[in-house]
Amino acid sequence: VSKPTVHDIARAAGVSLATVDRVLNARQGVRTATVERVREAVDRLGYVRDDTAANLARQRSYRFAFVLPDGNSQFHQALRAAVSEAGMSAIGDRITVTTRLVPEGDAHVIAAEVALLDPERVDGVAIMAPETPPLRDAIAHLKERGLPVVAFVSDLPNSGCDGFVGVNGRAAGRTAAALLGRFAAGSGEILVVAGSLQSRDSLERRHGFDAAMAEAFPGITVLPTVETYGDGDRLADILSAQLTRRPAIAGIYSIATGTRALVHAVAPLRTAGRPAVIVHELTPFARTALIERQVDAVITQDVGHLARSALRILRARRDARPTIAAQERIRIEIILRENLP
Amino acid sequence: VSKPTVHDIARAAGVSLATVDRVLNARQGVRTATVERVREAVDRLGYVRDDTAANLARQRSYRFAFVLPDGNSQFHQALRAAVSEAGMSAIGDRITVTTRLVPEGDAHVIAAEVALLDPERVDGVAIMAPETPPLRDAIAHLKERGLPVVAFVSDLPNSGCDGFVGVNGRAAGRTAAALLGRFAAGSGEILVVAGSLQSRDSLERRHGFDAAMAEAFPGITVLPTVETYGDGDRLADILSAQLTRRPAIAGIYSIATGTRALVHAVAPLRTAGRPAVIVHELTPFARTALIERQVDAVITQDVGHLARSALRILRARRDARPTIAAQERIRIEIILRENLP
DNA sequence: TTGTAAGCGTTATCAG
DNA sequence: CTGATAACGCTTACAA
Repeated sequence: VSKPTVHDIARAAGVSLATVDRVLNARQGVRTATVERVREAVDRLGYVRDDTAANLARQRSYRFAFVLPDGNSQFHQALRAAVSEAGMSAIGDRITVTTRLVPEGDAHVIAAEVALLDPERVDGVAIMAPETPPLRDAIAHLKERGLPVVAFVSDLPNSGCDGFVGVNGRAAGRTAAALLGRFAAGSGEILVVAGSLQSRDSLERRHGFDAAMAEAFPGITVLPTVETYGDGDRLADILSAQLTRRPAIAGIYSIATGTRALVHAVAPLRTAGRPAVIVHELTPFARTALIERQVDAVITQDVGHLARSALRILRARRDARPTIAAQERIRIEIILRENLP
Repeated sequence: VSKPTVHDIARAAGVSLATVDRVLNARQGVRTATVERVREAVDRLGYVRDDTAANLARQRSYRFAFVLPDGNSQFHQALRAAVSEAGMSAIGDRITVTTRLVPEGDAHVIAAEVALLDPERVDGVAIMAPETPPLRDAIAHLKERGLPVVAFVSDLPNSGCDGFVGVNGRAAGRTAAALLGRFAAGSGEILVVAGSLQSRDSLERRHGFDAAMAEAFPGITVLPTVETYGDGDRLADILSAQLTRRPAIAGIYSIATGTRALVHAVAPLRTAGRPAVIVHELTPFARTALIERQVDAVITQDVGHLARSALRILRARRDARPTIAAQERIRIEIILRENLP
C-alpha cells in the first residue's frame, strides 16, 4: 500500500518514464491520447509527486536577491535581519539569498541597482522601494528576461510584479483607528504624528485611518498630521504645547517613522494612560515601550513571516507552481502588552 | 563553487563513500585516525549534508497521528479541517497524517485510543485532550517505545511530551482583559460567560483574565461566571435579566464554548456597541458576528499554523533535529472587524 | 576496518 | 512523438 511512483504510472499507462514525466510537467510533444492515458493512470492510482526526489534530480538552485532600503530604523534593521535569517535556514533547500542595500529615497540609484541584477546570476528578486517610473522600467526589464519579481513590504501595484508580500496599508490604518477610537472612548481629539508623510505607505494608512474614524467614531476629531522630519526636540515642543492647550486630546497615532521621538516626548506627559498611544511595527523599542506602558498597542507585521513568504513565493514562481494563498497572507497583527510574543 | 558532496569529502580524505557515511552518521567500525581524516576534510571543505537526498535514500516516511476531540463546534471543525489540509499538502514531503476522533470528555476512551497507537505503524503523535492519569500512562507507554508526542492546542505539562503546540491560556485571558477593560473605558461590570467551565483551558483563561483586570482596571468588577451548559434559551433569559437589572454592565467575555448562543442572546440588547463583547476563536460564526458588529474583538490562534507547526515539530523530533523556535511559537491574535484576514 | 555497487523517485539527455 | 539510460547526493547491503 505504499505511495505510487512514476514507475507505477508508467507501467499502468503502458508508456515510459520519460513520457510520464512529460505529461506530469506539462511539457509538449506528447499526443493528446497518450496524455489522457497517463492522466487517467495518475488519478486512478492517486499519484502525488515526491517533491524531495524531484528537487534532488532537478539540481535546481535558487539565487534570490533582496533589494532593501539602507535605512537604520529598528524596523529596517529587523527586516534585514529577518531576510538574512530566512536565507540562512533556507540554504538546506538549495536557496541562497543576497541582499543589496539602496539609499531610501533615491529613485535613480534604486532603479540602477535593480537594473544591474544579472538574470544569469539571479533567479528571482524581492524589492522594497517606493514606486517610481525608473524603477518600473528596471522591473519591466527584469521581467522581460523572465525573472520573477515580488514587491516586498511596500506594494508596487503598477509595476507588473508577480506578487506582493506585505499588508494592505489602508486596512492597517483602519485597524489603528478602530483600536484608538475605542481606547479614546469614542470622543475627543486624535493627534497623528509622522516622521515624514511622503511615503505611499503612510498615505494609505492615513486614508484608512481617517475613513474608519469617520465611519465608526463621529465623536472623534482627527487633527492634521504633525510632521517632525526626524527632529525630536521640535516634536517634544509641539506635543507638550498641544497637550496642554488641547485637553481634549485623547489619542496619539504614530503613523510611520519617528515613533521613538514621539514616545520619548509623550511618555512624561501621560497620566493614567491618557492619551492613548498607538504605533506601528514591533521593534525592540516598541516592545520596551509596551512593557513600560508608554505605548498601548502596536500594529505590526511579522518580519520573519514576510521574509519566508517572499522566499516561498519566489521559488513557486520560479517553478511555475501555485502558492498556498492562506499561508502567504501576511496578517495585520495587534500587539498589546499582554500578547507580546 | 558549488556545495561539496560526500564524493568530494571521500576524495579529499582518501577514503570511500561508505566510510564517509559512517563517520557522518557516527556509526562504529572506523579507525580513529580515519575518523579524524574525514572530520578534517568535512570542515575544511565546509560540507553540510543534503537532508532531502539523505531522506530520499533512507526511504524515510513520516506517519503522524492526530488524536482530536470529536466535538462539533465550529472551532473543532476548523481545527480538523486545518489538520487534514496540512496533511494533504505535506504528502509531497513523505508525510502522511491520520486523524482519530475521540469523545471529548471520556478520559478512558481517549487513553485507550492513544494506547492503541502502534509504534510500528506510526512515527509521531499529536494529542489534543484534557490531561488525566490514564492519558498520562498511555503517553508514557508511547514514549517508552520512542515515539515523539506533542500536546496540541491544550497543554499536557505533566505528561512528558516533546513539545506543546498552542498558546498560553493565561496570556490569552490577560489579552482579553486588557482589551475588554479598555473597551469598557475602565469602569463598570463585566459578565463572563462559559458553555461550561470544566476545562483546564477555560480555567487558565479565567485566571489570566481576573489577574490582568485586577492589575490594570481596579474600577472594573468582574461578575461570577455564568455557565450555560449549552442551553441557549436559559442563557438568553439570564442575560436579558442581568442587562436590564444591572445597567453598569459594560462588557461581556465569552471565555470558551457557547459563543453562538451568547451572541444571539446579546445582539438584540446591544445599543451603540455597548456592552462590548469579546469572544475566542475566529470561527465562521465569529467572523460574521464581527462583520455585523455583534462582536467587538476575537482572540484567536491560527489553526493552519497550529497544524503545520505540529507537523514540523514532529518531523524534527523524529529526525532528532532542532526546530526554529520563533517560527513555531503560536501567536495570540487579536482580530477586529478591520484586520479580519 | 574499509570498499563496491545498487538503489531511493525524479528529471534530463540523448537517440530512435 | 516516445523510450532507454544516466544522473542527483546520500544510504546500505554485501564483499573484501
